[in-house]
Amino acid sequence: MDSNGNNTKAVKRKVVDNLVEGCEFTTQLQLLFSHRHSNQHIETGSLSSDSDLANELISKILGCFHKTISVLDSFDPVPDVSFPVAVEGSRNASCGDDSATPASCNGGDSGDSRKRLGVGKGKRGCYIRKKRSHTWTVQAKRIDEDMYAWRKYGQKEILNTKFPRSYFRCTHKPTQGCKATKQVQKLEQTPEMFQITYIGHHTCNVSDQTQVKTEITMDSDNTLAATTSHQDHINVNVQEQENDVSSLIVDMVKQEENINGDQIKDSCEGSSTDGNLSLVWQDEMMFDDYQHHQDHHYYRGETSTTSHQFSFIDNDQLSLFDSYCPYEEMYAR
DNA sequence: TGCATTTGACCCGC
DNA sequence: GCGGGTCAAATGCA
Repeated sequence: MDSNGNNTKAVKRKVVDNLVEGCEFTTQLQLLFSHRHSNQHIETGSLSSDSDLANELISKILGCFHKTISVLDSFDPVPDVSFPVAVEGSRNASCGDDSATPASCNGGDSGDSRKRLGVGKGKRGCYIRKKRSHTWTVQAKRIDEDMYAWRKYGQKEILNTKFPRSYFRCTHKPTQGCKATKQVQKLEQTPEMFQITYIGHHTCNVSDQTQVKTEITMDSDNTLAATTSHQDHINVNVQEQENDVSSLIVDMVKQEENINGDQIKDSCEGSSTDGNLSLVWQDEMMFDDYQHHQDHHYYRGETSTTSHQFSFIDNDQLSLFDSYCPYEEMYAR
């Protein structure tokens, strides 16, 4: 590729990085704001119009971020070779869920692993583990602080830790291909606190999230149990959280590993070079978004537009924009 | 009966 | 080879 092309890519990458960073900061702001919002709701019994307006503005800002990122991605959706997984840009190229899976793993996972076809008993665990995409960690007294619906898919004893780690994925993975997962583990020093590691972004339409919410509790044996509850219960949760919300420590995101290659280093340097603890998105974002397009496209069954990028970009934009307006719905009722 | 959770098995990355 | 992450059959629950 010529130098102009490389420059363009580098510039685009930095733009996307900055947008993603801004997006995430706004999301964090929305999260924090929503907690105060809910507290206010409880204390006053009503919502101020200022709060509604501010929340709406946050949602609009997020929508702008996502739309811009999507448009940028649409011009060059094929990721760089530095990305660790298959880059065919087609779900057909992989059969894993979050990850590409070798051709030997047949079945073309459409989301719910239980529905996977052609994977025999001996094929359990047939997947290529994706290197961690953008992750961030929070510590909280409750693990259902976020508004998303999660489904537990595993639990594991971790070496040198007192409490097991629980694995959750988005409830909408089977239907919308949402790749978001989170890991929850009790802190040894402060067992009343949880360390929650979020991995990946939600690509599902969060309007559904307002209808269903996963309430997660700790069993007597220190294992995490999750039950699905509905809107009526959310207010109860909010009340329960009244004293806990302030405990939400947005640890501000320790991006861990995953600095693969110079390009990613470059983007990281571009997005957070100062000493402040801040978000450091990994460069897989662009690839993930591209996969998201594919996922949306695939799961929506819109086979007639397979070769038209803008078709699913439109879908994604719509989805992303909608997905970041959960709180008005949740609390304005 | 359908959906969510549990839990042992399996596989990958380090 | 080990530890961690995911799968998927078994099980539980509404």
